[in-house]
Amino acid sequence: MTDKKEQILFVALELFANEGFKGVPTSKIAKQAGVSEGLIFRHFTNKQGLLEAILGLAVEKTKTIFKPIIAEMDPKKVLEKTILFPFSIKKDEYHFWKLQFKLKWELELSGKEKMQPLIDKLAWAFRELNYKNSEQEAVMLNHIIESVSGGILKEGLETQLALKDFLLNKYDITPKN
Amino acid sequence: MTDKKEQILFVALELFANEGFKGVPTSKIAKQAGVSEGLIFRHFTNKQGLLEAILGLAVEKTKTIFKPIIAEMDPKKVLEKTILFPFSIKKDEYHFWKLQFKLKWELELSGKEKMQPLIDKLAWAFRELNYKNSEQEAVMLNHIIESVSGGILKEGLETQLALKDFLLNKYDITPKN
DNA sequence: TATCTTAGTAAGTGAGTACTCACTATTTTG
DNA sequence: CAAAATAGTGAGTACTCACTTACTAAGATA
Repeated sequence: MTDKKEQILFVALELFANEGFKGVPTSKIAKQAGVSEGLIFRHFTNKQGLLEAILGLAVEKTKTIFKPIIAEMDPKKVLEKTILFPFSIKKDEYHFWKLQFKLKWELELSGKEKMQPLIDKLAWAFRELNYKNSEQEAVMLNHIIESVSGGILKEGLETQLALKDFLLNKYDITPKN
Repeated sequence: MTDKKEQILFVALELFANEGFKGVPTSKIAKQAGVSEGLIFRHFTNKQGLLEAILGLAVEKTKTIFKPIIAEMDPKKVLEKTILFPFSIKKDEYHFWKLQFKLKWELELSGKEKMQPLIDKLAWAFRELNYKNSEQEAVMLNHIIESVSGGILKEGLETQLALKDFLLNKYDITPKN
């Protein structure tokens, strides 16, 4: 992976995340990446190819981000980490997540498969904790996390912060246990 | 409001909802509405103006749709109607809601204000029912409803149907009470 | 070192796009 | 009914955009 190719991916991720796929011309990506426009097409064939290259990296990235939750063996900790997740999105993951949400609506990509391992783990945790309907509990918590994440990405962390302690409390999680 | 003007609004709503604002050329709207392209600009000045005309109608439409919930005076019924809402989106409201969700991400419109009356009503209902933190309960349920609605609009009613009874049960609502 | 492949550029190109303009048809109104 | 306003058309126009092409520069390899 050459420097310029990497720079194209980096800039395209940021621009797509902020202005959408259709909203960003390849000329703008090229200019901001300090690269000739033609180079984008040499490396990625077409604009769609550039997006797919970014999305290809995204699959691995999602796995990495969720690994600490999936690997967790204490069911309460699974819930805690899941609830805390939206409130701890790092600066460098920010564009990444925003792009996922944007594309879900712009190009109607489900992105469901990417969340399935998390839902399965949550279902396991609820089962361990003797919740009645562990499967639906997992789906519901996932809905909450998704909507809260969306709120944070669109309107900022502050707007959702009040929910953090409420949710931890709701799921009976005592911080520092 | 002339027939052709109405037809433009009708077609534009459908196309914007399915393909996004930037994804639909005015030429396509005109053709599908059986109208000359120039007429769009006579009536709405520019493409953005067409969108704003649609969004203007949307404010009223949202009020109408939520009126039965806002007017409800039995707190349990408020919860029931809110939970049932995503599962009872009508065919003719379908494009309308899809556009709201799409634009939230494509043009970063918050659409938050439109939901505030519902959240306030939910907070009232939870207070009446002696929930500890009625305000946050309302915000959380709103998150669930929003994410479930999104799921239905993107992936179909069936994919979310299992949650319906689960949620009714969760909030202690016995159907036909 | 000569050759082959890959990285990179600058200047197109043609299709599409939002919008305009000059004009005609249809209503509205004094 | 005359005139003024409004509805509607269809052929432009200026510009943007994804993509191409013809070319040079730089590494890798035999």
